[in-house]
Amino acid sequence: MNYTPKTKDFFQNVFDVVRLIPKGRVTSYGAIAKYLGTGGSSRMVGWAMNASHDVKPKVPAHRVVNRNGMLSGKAHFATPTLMQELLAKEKIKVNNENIVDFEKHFWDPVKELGL
DNA sequence: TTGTTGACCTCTT
DNA sequence: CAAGAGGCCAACA
Repeated sequence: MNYTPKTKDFFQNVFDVVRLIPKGRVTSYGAIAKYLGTGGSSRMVGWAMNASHDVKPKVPAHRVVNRNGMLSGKAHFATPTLMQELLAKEKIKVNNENIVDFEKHFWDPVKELGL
């Protein structure tokens, strides 16, 4: 798929990928950023998530975590515990701020969707 | 237009 | 081994 960054907003691009994340799976900002082609701009992905609050349909931002599998963005959800609760529904175990077997639930868009 | 910020990632000390 | 600083790109003021 040829992604034309200038054609659509960077956010829309990120939202699309995040919504493509299968249930019970999680990915990292860097993986999405790399899939978009920005690579090192993993921060932009997180920023897009910041706008995901008003975006519809709802974007499963709780499935997106940092490279360490730590719920870094949980503080930006409606409630600090919301992210963990949502992950719990996905059958994803979360120990404090860290996802258990993160690599096991890891979903790489580049690998799944293809680069 | 320029400067700052941002839910990150990686290297260096 | 642990902590700190820098760098990446894009949007917002």
